[in-house]
Amino acid sequence: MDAVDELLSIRAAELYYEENLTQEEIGRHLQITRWKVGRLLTQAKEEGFVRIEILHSRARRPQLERRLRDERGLADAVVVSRAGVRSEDELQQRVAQACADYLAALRPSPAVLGVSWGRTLTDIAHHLRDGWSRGTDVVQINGGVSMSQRPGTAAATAVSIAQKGGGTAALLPSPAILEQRATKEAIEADRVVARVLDAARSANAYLFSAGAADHDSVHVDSGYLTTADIDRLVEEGAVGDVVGRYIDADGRVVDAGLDARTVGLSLDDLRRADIAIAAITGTPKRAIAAAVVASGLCTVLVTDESTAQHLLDE
Amino acid sequence: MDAVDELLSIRAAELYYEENLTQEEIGRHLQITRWKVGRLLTQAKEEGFVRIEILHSRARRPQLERRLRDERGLADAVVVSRAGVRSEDELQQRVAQACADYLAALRPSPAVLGVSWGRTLTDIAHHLRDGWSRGTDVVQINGGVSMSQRPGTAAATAVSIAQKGGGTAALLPSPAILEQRATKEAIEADRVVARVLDAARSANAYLFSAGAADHDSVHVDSGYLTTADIDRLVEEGAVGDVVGRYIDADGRVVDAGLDARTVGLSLDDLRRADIAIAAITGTPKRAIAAAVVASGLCTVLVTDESTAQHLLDE
DNA sequence: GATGCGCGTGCTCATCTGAGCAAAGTCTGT
DNA sequence: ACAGACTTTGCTCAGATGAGCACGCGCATC
Repeated sequence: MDAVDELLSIRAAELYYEENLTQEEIGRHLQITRWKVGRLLTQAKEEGFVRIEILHSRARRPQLERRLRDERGLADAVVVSRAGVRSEDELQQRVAQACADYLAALRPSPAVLGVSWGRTLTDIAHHLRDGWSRGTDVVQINGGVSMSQRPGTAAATAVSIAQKGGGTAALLPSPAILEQRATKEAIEADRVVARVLDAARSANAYLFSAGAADHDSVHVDSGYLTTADIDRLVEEGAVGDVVGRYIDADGRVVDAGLDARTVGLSLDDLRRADIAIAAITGTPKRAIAAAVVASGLCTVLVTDESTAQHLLDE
Repeated sequence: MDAVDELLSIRAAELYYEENLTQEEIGRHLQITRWKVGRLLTQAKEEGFVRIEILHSRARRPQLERRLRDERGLADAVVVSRAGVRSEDELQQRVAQACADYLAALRPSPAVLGVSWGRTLTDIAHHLRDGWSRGTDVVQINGGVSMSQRPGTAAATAVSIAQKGGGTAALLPSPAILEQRATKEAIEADRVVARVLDAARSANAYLFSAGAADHDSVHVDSGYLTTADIDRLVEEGAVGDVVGRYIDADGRVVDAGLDARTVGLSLDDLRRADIAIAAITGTPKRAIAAAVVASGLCTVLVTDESTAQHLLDE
């Protein structure tokens, strides 16, 4: 496109999109035929001079969603738009809202839903509307008698999702990670725990997030791991955790010993699921998001457009 | 619009603008008729959910231009878009470019063009292309034997505009402001100076910028005024200067004594002009821009969209 | 319970728009 | 200078779209 046409295409785009003239009117205005106007508008779009954004907290990016499905083998993807987002927190809320919307729109609604816990899950529970399902029982899928500053959030999350969905909540009364493998095996052998785990394994769908392998991890906050533990895991290739299990970029468990002390569903349990919804957003979680998607840990990914773009660039 | 329609309108807008589906395809997708889709899209636009921006250094805002013409009585207005602008300097360059474009597109090209000098004028001269006119003589309209760090820029600006326009430049060999009124009158009586001023008064068009009344003023830089002078002028209501003459918000000369020591066309000379093009941009110049427009000092304003918006908000 | 009003819906029709095509124009190398 | 390749232009035509209209439903009022 030469310089004259470039300028003309800008003028045409202004008159078309801002002044709402028809192509014929623009042609009269710029002394060109309406066909030329049409071509100039096409060029302006192709050259990227025209940017169209949907400004709304529920706006999504269907293009990226389709590419994630097609190029990354996901059954479904939800990518929320960044347009107009002012803070990282606002983006997290958008992702949580989108995930809640997705869950509420699932048909059929899962009779049993397995959930993890954490900041993201709490947000999702918060954004679910009352009556989002007519009877969905919720089961925790990983240990979470929390030792963090805000005790009970893990339980509150599961209970809230269940209550709003007209179902019951089955909590996993166990720490996330135990100090001895034997203790972990003993706990899993406990009748109550074993029953919850069985229920978790038979859930119709799973909903979980993932954590980055850094010092801000909820496992450090909760006292299950030290920052030194994290450093060691990172050294061994860990990029983050899913349901408390640290994996590398290929989705493999990094530390088998640690994994054996972690209570809850195994990663392969998740991989066998028909519906496994992962909600992951934020720059620090890019690596773990990539690992989750690449290793088939989820069938559905809910994320933001930056993260999605990053996954597709790899 | 209820909540359901709001969400639907967002989905429809995504499919329409991002996925390029027809309204009928969208209807099939969302289980609604194509007429409903059309209405949802109209609503999405009305509610401001759809933002269309033209991203180009030469993009303008015809809406604001029209409003400036209609509501502020300008003969013409050029408002450059801020979309995609990263720095204040980039915006100034855009305005200068737009002003150069406007000048080059003037028909008939002015046989004699009166110009002021300063940062903005230098930029405009730089952006003019060789051969922008077939024979436009340039005359300086205010004093400008510069005492600033970069001597000769005032002259260089006029000469450059003339050379590129295939004409000659007539420089005003005088300081901008003199210390004694008598000296100013003596200089204006000088045969050379008087001839240039006569030529300036008979110019077919004028091109000038304006300065804010603050310590960064080019008059302070050049040594014609002290910061104390500026403070006093501001106290007396000055909002900025045009061709060296400080005016208040109503366009009245603030200090008659100072004005009488200032060499060049009077403000009323400018107000009588058929074509007076003012290029004014930047937050500090909002007040002077408003004064220039309100008091009829220019017939054509070239500015940026923030400044234009501000003028219209008053 | 009947009546009237307002709103949303689906339709007709005129207009707008993009794809495809042939003719005209432009550039290049010999 | 000219043939051939390529690009640009104006057109036909079918599909997409928006304005206007009539219908029917829900709601308030009498």
